[in-house]
Order: sequence, then C-alpha cells, then structure tokens
Amino acid sequence: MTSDFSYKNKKVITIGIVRDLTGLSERQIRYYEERKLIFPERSPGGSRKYSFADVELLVEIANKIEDGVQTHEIRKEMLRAQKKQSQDDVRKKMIQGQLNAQFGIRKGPSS
Amino acid sequence: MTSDFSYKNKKVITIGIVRDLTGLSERQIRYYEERKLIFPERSPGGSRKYSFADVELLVEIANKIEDGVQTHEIRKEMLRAQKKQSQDDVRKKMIQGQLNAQFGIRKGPSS
DNA sequence: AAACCGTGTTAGGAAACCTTACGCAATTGT
DNA sequence: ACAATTGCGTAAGGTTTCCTAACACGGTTT
Repeated sequence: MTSDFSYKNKKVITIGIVRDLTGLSERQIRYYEERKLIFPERSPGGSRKYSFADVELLVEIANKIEDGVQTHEIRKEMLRAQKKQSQDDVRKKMIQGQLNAQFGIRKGPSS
Repeated sequence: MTSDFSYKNKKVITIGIVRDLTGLSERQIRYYEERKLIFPERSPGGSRKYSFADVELLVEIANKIEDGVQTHEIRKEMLRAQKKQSQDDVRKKMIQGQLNAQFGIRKGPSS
C-alpha cells in the first residue's frame, strides 16, 4: 500500500561512493555505524551497502556533529523521532480501520 | 527547470550490485556496453558506476535479446527512440518560447 | 586524573573489479 | 556451402576497493 518501492531506500551504494557523495571520510562513516547511527547492509563478502536515504542521513549527522552534538545525543534524538513516527503510523492505521469498517467493507461474495 | 535531481539517474551502483539486481552476468553487462547499449561512468580508479535507470535499461535489453533481437537492432531502436525524444523536446521548448513571448515577459528592470 | 569522544593513520588481508584473450555453439551474411 | 559475426562462458594476471584491528592524540566529560 505504501509504495516504498523507491530507489531511495535500496541499499546499493558502496562506501567509496558514499564518501564522494557526502564528503565524509570512510573512517567517519564507519564510526557513525559503530555508534549505531546508521545501518548499512552487507554484501556476501562483507562490503557495506548504503541507500540514498542513508546518504542523506549521514549528512544530517555530520551537520549535527559539527554543531557540537555528540553521537550519543544524536542517537537519542533519532530514537525519539522514530518512536513518534511509529505512534503516528498506528493512529493513521486506526483511523483507516474505522473508515474501512464504516464504508469500505468489500469482503465476502460481493462481485 | 526539469528536476532530474532524482536518484534514478545518479551513477552510483557498481557492477556487482547491478549483477545482483538484474540477474545478468558481469560478462553480459560489459558486453552490452561494448555494443554501445549502455554507458556507465567510471570511478577515478576505473570501476564502472551505473544508475537505477541503467539497471532498468539493462533489463529491457536482456528481454529483447531473449526475444532474439540482436544488439545491433536494439541499438538502432534506441537511437530512433532517442531522436524522437529530442525532437519532442525541441517542440515543447518552442511552444514554451511562444508562451513566454506572449505572456511571460519578465525581463529587464521590473522589480 | 581517568575515561570518553571523534578522527587520522597504518598494516595486512580479502573482496571486487578490470582488461585481454581463447573458445564455441548458434546465427547471419555472401 | 562457407565465412563472418553474435552472445556469451571462462581463465589469467593485475589493480582498486573494502575490511578489521590497533595505535595515536587533542578535546571534552565525568
């Protein structure tokens, strides 16, 4: 239902490209992973694979760090944001459910 | 004006990932390049870099080849399609120019 | 003062990629 | 019929890219 078939979230970019795209060093990129701010996938051989969304996130992270925010704090912020998001999702689903109950009942032999 | 700032056309994917994404062999992917059907960029070190658009194109190419169409023919088709496209672009630009001339004149000291 | 933070750098090794070239069945062109 | 081309597989040898682990180090925090 939610598209999410987007290119934005496919993990297909190697760390060298991410380095070029963000201007960060590989060391930095790996370090932010170590601090659980980013979660690349791995190829069978162990190489990291990032998405465009990851690239954007990395830039945001780098900006915050420049502003003196610690990875520790950034992580908390992210968890907070994430939690609120999932709450919002639940609410939306509930409303959707209400609507379906009222009007959208299209189950059973009705063709 | 035309966005094209899309992820779809950024060349960021290495050949191994393209292989996984398309199911083609690296040999095939390189061969189609040799036959001028696809044009990856290169990293400073010489590694090929593809876009999602390239990946889609590769799948189309592979399908045609399965249907017995030769690379030679596919290339012609592509050139044809490309030419028509650029013609269409020109027409659109001309119309745009007309409209600007009629209504959109916003140049010179007018603030 | 001790511990932690964010990063550069080095070292050694493995994975991924590159080009070149031979081979070969199947098509295509002459 | 026969030569040439097509669309790959595969192997060899070499370069690039990526990986982890570890030491260093100036700045914060605690």
